[in-house]
Amino acid sequence: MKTFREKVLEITSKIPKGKTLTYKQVAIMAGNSKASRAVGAVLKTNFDPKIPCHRVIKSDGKLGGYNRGVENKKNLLKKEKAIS
DNA sequence: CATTTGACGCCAA
DNA sequence: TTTGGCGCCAAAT
Repeated sequence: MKTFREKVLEITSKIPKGKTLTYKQVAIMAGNSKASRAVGAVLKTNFDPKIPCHRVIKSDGKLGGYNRGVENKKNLLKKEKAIS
């Protein structure tokens, strides 16, 4: 049984290019639909560039935040997903 | 070890 | 529809 944060990191790293998941979806895949906050906490503490945390957004369709700069995250999503 | 904070989400008013 | 409050988990202090 991996820890919650390891699952979140793996799930996030499994996100295909041009695709995005919400914190809630990641939380559900991690096993806790209510751990949406924990997902953000894990991604926030994780600085591994192999983890495309920028592909994890809020359920509202908003970006949320990004440890390397929300501007970068927004730019990446606009390039990959062409949002907004 | 206990408490607070935070990249959130859902429900009620 | 918008605002306020509650709940959950992990990391930081």
